[in-house]
Amino acid sequence: MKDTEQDIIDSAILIFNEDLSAPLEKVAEQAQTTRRTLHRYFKDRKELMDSCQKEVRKTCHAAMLKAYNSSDDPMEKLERMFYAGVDCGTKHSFLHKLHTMHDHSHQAGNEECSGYDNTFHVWKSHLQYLLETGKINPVLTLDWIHHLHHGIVAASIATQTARKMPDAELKKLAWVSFSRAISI
Amino acid sequence: MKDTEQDIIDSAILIFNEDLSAPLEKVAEQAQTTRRTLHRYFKDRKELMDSCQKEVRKTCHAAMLKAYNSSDDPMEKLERMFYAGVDCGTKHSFLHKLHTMHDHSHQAGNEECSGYDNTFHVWKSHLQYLLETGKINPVLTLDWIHHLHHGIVAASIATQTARKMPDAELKKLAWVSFSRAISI
DNA sequence: GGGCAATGTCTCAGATTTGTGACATTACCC
DNA sequence: GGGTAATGTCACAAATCTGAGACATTGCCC
Repeated sequence: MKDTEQDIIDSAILIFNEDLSAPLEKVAEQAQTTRRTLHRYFKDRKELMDSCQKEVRKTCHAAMLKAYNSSDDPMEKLERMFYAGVDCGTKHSFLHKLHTMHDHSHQAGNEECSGYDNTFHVWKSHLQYLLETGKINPVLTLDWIHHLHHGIVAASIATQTARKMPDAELKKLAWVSFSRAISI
Repeated sequence: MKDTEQDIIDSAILIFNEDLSAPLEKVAEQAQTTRRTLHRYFKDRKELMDSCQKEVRKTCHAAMLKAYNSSDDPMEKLERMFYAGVDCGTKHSFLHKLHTMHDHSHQAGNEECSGYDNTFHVWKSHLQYLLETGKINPVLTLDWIHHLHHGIVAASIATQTARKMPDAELKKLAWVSFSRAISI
């Protein structure tokens, strides 16, 4: 019981995250299928890329929202959202990468961009709240903490893929680091 | 007074860091020159890539060593090395990326890999020392802190390129975050 | 201005990547 | 077994990328 289309999308996210212009052969290989099959599901590179964008936005957005609503304690909300980021793994990184690329000019008018902004709106407004209520080091800016969040999530994923330790333990470690980094 | 060869290498590092398989046209464009000129300095893609690797290793290695020797205080050594990482910017990220890629099998036998290991050997052994002497949260592992270091440096660079604040101020902020993240 | 080195323009052949058609193979349901 | 949907194999043309030759242009030193 396997979903080829989903496998291809997941593989593409994995590959494109490391190498945006990688040949589609690599994606097919990662998905353990052939380029021919890939093209049966996606007309061309652009369509595949669009599906990837949609996928990462959908997944991350849902995970963020769920995490946000999973607790009443403000700091715990942040913790859950942090774990959500790690759980989304490569998708989380890819989404962020696409919108912080050197040539990418971020604009609210673009649908992709507003989707991205929307995904992290919950996180950002909550962080703004934590800053205002003095739960977080006021020296730090919202933008810095946002990048920091992504940086530490990326570090978690890198450590995971290197299989240095169990996922649950690592997540906890990463959260310890992040929470201390932004604490008063 | 400009050094075309160096411009091309720097541009290549910038481009390849984001898109490893980007066409050489993009690199030339970034260097404000043409593909033809690029090929006058570098026989082919491989040769350019090799030059990039050599460049990042050389630059980062020198910066790390200099930072390490610029202070006697153990914690200050770490701080200086952190700043060195931020100053090396994209080069630092690129070096790390090349050796933590999904397909890249890291092996000491390879010259590139031993060069990479060598570059961060100073940092790692110093961190080991800080861990053993109880200057750093003993819950954290060396490998985790290594990835964390790279993650926060990457976040700094991302924030820099977004021009959110002056470099010096940002570096300080980033260090505050990093030092707290690993503190007891 | 003459000479010279560096670079740009135009061109092109070869290599690689891409998208698709035709048909074989496999897996599974009835 | 027959039918069918999904996938694999092979083939191929179009598009793109790559590397290099031929020659024009630019900038600079004397």
